[in-house]
Amino acid sequence: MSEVKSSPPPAGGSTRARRKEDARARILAEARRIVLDQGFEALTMRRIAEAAGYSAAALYLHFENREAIARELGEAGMRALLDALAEAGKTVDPLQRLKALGLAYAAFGRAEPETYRLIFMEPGFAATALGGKDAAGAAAFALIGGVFQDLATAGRLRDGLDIESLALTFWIVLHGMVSLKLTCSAFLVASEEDLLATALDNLLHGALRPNREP
Amino acid sequence: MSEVKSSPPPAGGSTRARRKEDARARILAEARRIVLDQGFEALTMRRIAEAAGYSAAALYLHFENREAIARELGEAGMRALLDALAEAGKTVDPLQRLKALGLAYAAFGRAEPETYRLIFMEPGFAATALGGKDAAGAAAFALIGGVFQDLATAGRLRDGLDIESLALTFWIVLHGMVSLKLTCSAFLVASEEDLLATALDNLLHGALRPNREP
DNA sequence: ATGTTCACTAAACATCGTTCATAAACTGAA
DNA sequence: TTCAGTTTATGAACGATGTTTAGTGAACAT
Repeated sequence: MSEVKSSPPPAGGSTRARRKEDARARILAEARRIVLDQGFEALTMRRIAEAAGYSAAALYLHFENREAIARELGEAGMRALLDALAEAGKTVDPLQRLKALGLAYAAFGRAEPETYRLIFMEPGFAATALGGKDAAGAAAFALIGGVFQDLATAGRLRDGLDIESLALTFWIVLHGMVSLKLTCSAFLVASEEDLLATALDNLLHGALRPNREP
Repeated sequence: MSEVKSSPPPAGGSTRARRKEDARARILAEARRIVLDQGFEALTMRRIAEAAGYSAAALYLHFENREAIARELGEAGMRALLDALAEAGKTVDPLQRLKALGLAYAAFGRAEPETYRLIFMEPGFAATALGGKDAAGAAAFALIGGVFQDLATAGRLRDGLDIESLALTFWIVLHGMVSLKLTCSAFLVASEEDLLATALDNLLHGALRPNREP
């Protein structure tokens, strides 16, 4: 197989750790495919192992837990969400950027519902993914905050509004929309585009008729 | 096949169906206590059975599935949520009623997080609970819609706003707030009161400074 | 009294996550 | 090459899960 490997490669990828990393990656890839194809509840150690060409026990040489695999999947999904949001975040005009961010968020939830559920709806994941050392969650949230910061700098916001609270409210709307779409799709018939348009319209311009007298 | 077969004592508690109903109720009560005390994932057939004084197999004489037990629990929770909202819905002033509804919704999520998760965050439950014959979900949603209907009748809404979309947006905000509080409590440090106040303020009055020119 | 239905249990099955003893394969030096 | 030590992988097993099945009394209707 590799008899010429007698010379120890000092700076190159040593086969020992190299193949270990490959195995990890293959396991994760197969796990992701299972979640995407058959849903999160189908993510079984034995299924992952069979798909990756291992026995179930072998997975524990590469991951501590089934939960560790799921967590890694969730973190990768979080990075994917951040990428999608970052792409939309390039829009120059703040209001259009806000809409683009919302659409990208909704699109991610629609494209990878099981990943979204894993990140934000499974108990114990979002807490660590957002609060831990992983900065993807914070970076994604900062993208939203940036919009309102820009609006504030441009003087387009009402007085006395807290930027972080605004960003939080917007995120709440996005998450509420996507997660309800996942669990109550039968009840939530409207498209994400329409829902987002209505929510943004109300959030920005208010639902009440402007009142002359206090 | 069984109409003339037996004329059970209509007014006396016929032991036959009476005790069956008691068993059902006892099973459900114990199941609810387990969910409340130890969380939804601790809801195990053997645990329920032991708590109710049965063997695990006996539960299948009263319920089709573990899922059937959970579904019944979720439907009862939905009725409890409806009751809480109905109480808040007595507020006369529409705007104060909106706030009261939001606070009641948030309070329910805080008081019974596992029930809320069961109803709205577990796959496959909300869809049937809201869309099925169970009218609790629709009634709860109608309470929200009524607020905006009243606001519209009073002429306090901006022109061109769809009432159902408004109600949906408000529900989305409530659900986003409660569910994020459940999964990302470490990240969502603000209290529900503050979150709701901010969201309502923005939703009603808009975040943008009123613009004189189109 | 008798035959039928009902409520229930013990045991078993398949599957789950996880652990353990063990064996094969690779690694680095003598 | 040879040989110890480490790494990598496996099969069997353990406890727990949801669910099914065969069997056992007790209650019921006639």
